[in-house]
Amino acid sequence: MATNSQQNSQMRRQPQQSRSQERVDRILNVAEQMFIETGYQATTTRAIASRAEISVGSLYQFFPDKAAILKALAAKYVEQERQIFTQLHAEEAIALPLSVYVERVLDTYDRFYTANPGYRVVFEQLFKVTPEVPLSMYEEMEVPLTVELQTFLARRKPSLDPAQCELVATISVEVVGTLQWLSLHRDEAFRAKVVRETKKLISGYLKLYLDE
Amino acid sequence: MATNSQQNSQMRRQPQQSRSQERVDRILNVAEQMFIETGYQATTTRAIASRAEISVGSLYQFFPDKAAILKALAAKYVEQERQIFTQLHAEEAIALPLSVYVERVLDTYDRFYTANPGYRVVFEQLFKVTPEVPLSMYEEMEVPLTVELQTFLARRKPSLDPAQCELVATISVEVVGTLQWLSLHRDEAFRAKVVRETKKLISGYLKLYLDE
Amino acid sequence: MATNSQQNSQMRRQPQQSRSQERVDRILNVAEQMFIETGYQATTTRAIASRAEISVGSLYQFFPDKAAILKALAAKYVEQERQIFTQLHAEEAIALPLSVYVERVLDTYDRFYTANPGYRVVFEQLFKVTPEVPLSMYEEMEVPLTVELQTFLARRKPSLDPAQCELVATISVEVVGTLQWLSLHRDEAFRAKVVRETKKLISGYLKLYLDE
Amino acid sequence: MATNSQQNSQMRRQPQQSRSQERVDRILNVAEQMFIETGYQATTTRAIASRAEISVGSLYQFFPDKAAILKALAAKYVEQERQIFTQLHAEEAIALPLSVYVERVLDTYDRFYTANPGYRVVFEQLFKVTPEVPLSMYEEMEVPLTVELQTFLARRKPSLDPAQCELVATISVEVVGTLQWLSLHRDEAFRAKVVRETKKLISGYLKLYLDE
DNA sequence: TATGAATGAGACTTCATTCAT
DNA sequence: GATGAATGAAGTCTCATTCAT
Repeated sequence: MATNSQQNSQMRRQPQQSRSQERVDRILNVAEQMFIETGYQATTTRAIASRAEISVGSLYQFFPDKAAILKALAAKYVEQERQIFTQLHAEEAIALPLSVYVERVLDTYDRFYTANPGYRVVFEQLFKVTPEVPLSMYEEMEVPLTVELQTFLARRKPSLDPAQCELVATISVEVVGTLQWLSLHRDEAFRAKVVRETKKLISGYLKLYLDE
Repeated sequence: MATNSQQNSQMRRQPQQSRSQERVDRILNVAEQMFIETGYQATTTRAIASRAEISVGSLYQFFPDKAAILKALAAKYVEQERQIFTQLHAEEAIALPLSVYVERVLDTYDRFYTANPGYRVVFEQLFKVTPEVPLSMYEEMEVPLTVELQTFLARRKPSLDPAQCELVATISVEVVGTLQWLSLHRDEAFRAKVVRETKKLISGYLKLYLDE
Repeated sequence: MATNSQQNSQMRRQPQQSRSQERVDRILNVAEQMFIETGYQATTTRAIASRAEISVGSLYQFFPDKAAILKALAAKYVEQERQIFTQLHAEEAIALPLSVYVERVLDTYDRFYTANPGYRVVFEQLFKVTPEVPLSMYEEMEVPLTVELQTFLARRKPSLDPAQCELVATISVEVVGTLQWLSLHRDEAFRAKVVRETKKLISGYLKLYLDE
Repeated sequence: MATNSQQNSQMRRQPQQSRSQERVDRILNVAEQMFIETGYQATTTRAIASRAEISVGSLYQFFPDKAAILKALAAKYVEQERQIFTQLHAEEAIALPLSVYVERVLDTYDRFYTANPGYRVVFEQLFKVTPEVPLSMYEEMEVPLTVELQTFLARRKPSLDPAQCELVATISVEVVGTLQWLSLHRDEAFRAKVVRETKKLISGYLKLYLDE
């Protein structure tokens, strides 16, 4: 669950030794967990440090401030998303039966979300905490799945209004995200069931636009 | 938008005079708005009081602490939900065509959400702020729409596994809630489009369980 | 030693009741004292509050941050200086014998400095703490005495190079300030002696430019 | 600008190798510069180390704590002062015309100050940082020039009250120091002008006690 | 009853200093 | 000996809450 390729400009010091890398990972994991459990604001830097079994000072050696942890997590997610979703953009997707396509997309998404459970909280906060630069980041985040779907729809049914494609894609992505989130704190069995339902839900929805 | 029937035990003093009632309403409305805009934590009691044009002291005369405002809002939502959804439980619903039923439910829901835009933020926070008592409240909240749907499904197709009914209802409610939230900050036109899509989405989903 | 006419924009809230005014004065007096004793940086806001027998919170109710106390003191000095030095600008000064003039100026200055012992430390720090706006304030501060002297010299001996007048005035003011500072922590007797010497020193110096 | 004869007890380890000596010198020079620029408190040990191109650890190998750097600088100044001012104590000084004597003293002082620009900041801080031991050091510092002057006065005019001699000497030294400091951040031309004025100022002052 | 000044616990962050490598 | 990551006490400031007026 740790990230090796932190080319992360949010960080004060690039950890080069494995011990530091491990610390950074521990901070990020702990923070992710606590942000999910308690929310960003309610999670104190002290608490993060202590749960990561380091001192506050050490935390601040890697991250200039609390928000930087958020940004680092976001960056990690962007990176992960890129990696995980890359495979989906194969040309042949357009030829797949809808249900297979949806199956594939949602399994990918499930994998991504399982590996990055903080995704939602982090981006929700990022939005509030930084009105500044990371627009690019939001775009990067929103893009992958939404665009993937949008493109898929447009190709499968070129007659569809692009605006409509966008709406459908947006809604689908939002729904998928929520349902993943819904099952975040629940057991594996429930999660599996939700994923199955999500597939049905989305398949059914997209069929409305593609099959007739 | 104000509530008359505050039988709310969260409040320090039952406002009996209209001036107090009006103040409480103003506090709740202001708080709801600010919680949506800035989030619960970032909204200070001082800011609420000042925007409600009263003093902090007065605010604390009605609410023992900040969380009580949250709880009062939640209670207001529960109450509103009960009122708004009551009409749905008419017996004849079972006889309606699915699409008409969904249409009716979602319009109701839309009305509810429009009138209580803070619903989501409030319950999200309530969950964090009070691990204590309000389980009952969550249940009360979840109940109306979820149970409505669950009951509807069970009646329309008695052969369905009750657990499955619950899952489908839960997912539907979650999805509807999210999509309402998605359109909260957008313009009327977008909101209408989202509602329309939501109807299609849910109709399609429920059909999977009812039509065959 | 307290100031009544705080029209001070550094302050968060204009104290209107006498109790508040008294608090502000106490803060300023305590801070002035501690800045002199320990320096600005080493003086903590907590320490100021505690010595002023109020809570930190109260301190921050009047001053947005630590630097604001510095600025408020500076503003107080500017105001005091203006008041105290006004009388010096009488036209007839030019006609006075040099020694009488110097006597008068230095007595005034002594009075000012005795009433505002923090003058030096405060402006020294202000310079570092705020590269921002208060240039006007510096000018206001430096002006009174320096300009007074400069004008005096130019009038008494119009043949003097203005640049030279400025230099002489600057040096004189600097010297006077330092010697006041030198005697700040010493007893009354020493202070009186220093003042007497300062008069001789400055008289002698100015005579070099005026008597021939 | 480096000191060779550090017999300085403030230092943890007597650097015997030239490399260490060079490091210590670099630290002191860098620290002096930064203390002047930013002040003692605002200058971090880390910053000193990094600007001296060594590690913090190394810095702490030579100096037990931050204050020790201050003390070492002070010691360096004492040493320098002793060296530079030694020549002034030649017997014949008493026979010189006052103006020549002042000229000589102030040129010496100018040289000293130019070589040790941190003198003022350092001793100002030393005063605050260590209420403990270094009284001796203050005395040592004050001694050279003050005593020189005091002795000179007493010899030239034995009838003068010794206390008065001391006062005059103290004031003169203070004034000279301040004016040097005043010109520290200014250009060469200004500095020269200030030195010239200082000579006039001091000559005039001393004449009051010697010429009649 | 209404007000808002006062309180102080606690949040974020820095930096002198140590110590394992 | 040299390095710089790690530590944590301490500083500044905020904000929920109380209470005198």
